[in-house]
Amino acid sequence: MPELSRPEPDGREVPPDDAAAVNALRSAVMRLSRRLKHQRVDESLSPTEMSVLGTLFRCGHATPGELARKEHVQPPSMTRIVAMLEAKGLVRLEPHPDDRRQKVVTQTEQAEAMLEESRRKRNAWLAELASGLDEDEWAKVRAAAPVLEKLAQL
Amino acid sequence: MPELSRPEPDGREVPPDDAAAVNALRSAVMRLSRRLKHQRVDESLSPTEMSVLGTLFRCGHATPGELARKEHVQPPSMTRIVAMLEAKGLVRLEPHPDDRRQKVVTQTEQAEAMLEESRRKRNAWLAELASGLDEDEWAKVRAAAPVLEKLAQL
DNA sequence: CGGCTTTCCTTAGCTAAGGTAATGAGTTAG
DNA sequence: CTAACTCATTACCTTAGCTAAGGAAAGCCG
Repeated sequence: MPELSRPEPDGREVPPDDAAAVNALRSAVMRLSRRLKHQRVDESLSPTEMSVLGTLFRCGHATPGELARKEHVQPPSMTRIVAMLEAKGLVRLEPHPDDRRQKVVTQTEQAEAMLEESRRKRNAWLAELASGLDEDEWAKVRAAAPVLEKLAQL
Repeated sequence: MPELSRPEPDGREVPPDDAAAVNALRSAVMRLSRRLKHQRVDESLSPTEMSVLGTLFRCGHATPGELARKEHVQPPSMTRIVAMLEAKGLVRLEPHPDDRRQKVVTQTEQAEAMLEESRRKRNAWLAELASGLDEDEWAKVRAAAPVLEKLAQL
């Protein structure tokens, strides 16, 4: 814990400020995730499936194993998720060019359209939720969002 | 994200920057929640049970219905959660003074001790995770944590 | 080349943590 | 005083993850 514990080279406790932040963060993440579950754009698409599509959108393509690692899910779970997405026509599975054990997952045009639609609905939801925040609070969230994303995949 | 830059019905404008923030936030929350699930401090306590204890810590006491609303969980689920916590001696159930349908849930001293212990362990875990963040990034997370908590209960 | 070991995806079976529908007791309104 | 509503609960079901075990391809080493 190099950076975080920088002020405590002697193994001192984490500052109380950070402890409060951890508590708040953990609690907020758990509750928000529960609400996001219900706020699914397509009733037939789970949050993790959405997240996979998002990852695919950023990376272009990936193997099931890579996706499992990125989503912090075990390979068998990713197999099922990818199978679901394929059945719904949101994703295409092709053989890996170099390694016949692996497969390559790519999103379809349909998936892209769906992502766009989803983005719209999410923003509507968020806008309503965020109406309870003042400009300053929202600025803090905006600043932290990319960092949280980084944190999630560390 | 064309929809985003258009003025909202009430005249407020959502900058395109927010679209990226929403995406990052949603994705990060889902992934973090998954990891938090596995990183439970006490093996015998689910994340939601932890969250309920946290709420109880802040509010002092509450009825099962109130807790269900705060945690965004259905009443039957909260019944089960509270029963678990009671079985583990972390919570006490008493009859409501005015309304004999309701019950009042309060945390025991044992719960308080456990929260303290849990806080310590969580900090260790977080510190390790946060070793990938620089001081500036961590400051952003710390600033946003309370806001996220507010957001989660709006 | 021929045989281990490892890696990747998959199948099968399990569990945990939530949800819905229906019940029963207590309260409030008409 | 009955009718309607609310709170907690019970019973049952669904979902989304897991582990364990497998089969096929690739890599290694004699």
